[in-house]
Amino acid sequence: MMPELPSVELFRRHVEDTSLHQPVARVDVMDEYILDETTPEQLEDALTGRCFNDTRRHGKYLFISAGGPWLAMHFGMTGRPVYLHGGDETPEHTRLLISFANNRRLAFDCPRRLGHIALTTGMAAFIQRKNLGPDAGSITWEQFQRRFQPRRGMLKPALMDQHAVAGVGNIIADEIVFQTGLHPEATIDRLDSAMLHDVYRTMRGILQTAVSRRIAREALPGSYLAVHRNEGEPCPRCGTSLQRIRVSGRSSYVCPRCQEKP
DNA sequence: CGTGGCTCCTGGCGGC
DNA sequence: TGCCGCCAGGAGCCAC
Repeated sequence: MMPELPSVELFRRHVEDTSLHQPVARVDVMDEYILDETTPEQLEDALTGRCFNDTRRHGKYLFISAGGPWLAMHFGMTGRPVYLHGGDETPEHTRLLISFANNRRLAFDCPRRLGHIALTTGMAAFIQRKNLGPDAGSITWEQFQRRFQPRRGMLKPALMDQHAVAGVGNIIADEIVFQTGLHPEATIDRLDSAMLHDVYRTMRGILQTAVSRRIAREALPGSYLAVHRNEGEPCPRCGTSLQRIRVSGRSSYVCPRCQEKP
């Protein structure tokens, strides 16, 4: 349910725990559409015979090292990596299938085809080319302040701007503004430094909680807005009916009482 | 620079 | 049952 950076971190751990140190026997691209600036031939040449040996995450991107070349995976709204044992059936919407010499496979399952996979020689260069901001899970207050202080637009779209900070999506952005007691349409230039720091601190706390809860397979705290993301459901803080509004083209759930419209 | 609107894509759901 | 519009955890592009 809680997606975005926490899901990708979970995906990373899944790949890290299952897919390293096994020679790649073959690479099947079922759907070229999801390839980003690469071809099935290039992927096959780069990976066949090699072993994955490291995984990293930056924002919503998962990087998998093949000891030289790196895969960069983005999961769109519905993608996920799935490690399969011998008899396991490949997921219905597998777009890329990497088969290992030990008869196991790593599938890139992506029903809506909004995810993509790139091949790169290095993470840093890739991040720079995509102009991604610092990872939301490790950005420092100084970095955050430097990037957000000068902005003039609305808070929520800024939090979701991957060029500003990488990893926050629609649900977490809603959660951040809710827990900070701000409206998603609050403008950044009207926040004082203490309030901006509160946004930063809240963001870090939510990401940490979401990652640790998902790994422990526990639910998010009931005090979280994300748990009550339905129009008309009571606000977990004050009981007022939640509203669904549209902010910069995306659905936002807000408590009209706790989050005063600017 | 910021924003609104459009695009890409597929699947699920509710309404008629 | 079928069809239709709307919705969904993402993001790029373009016009203003």
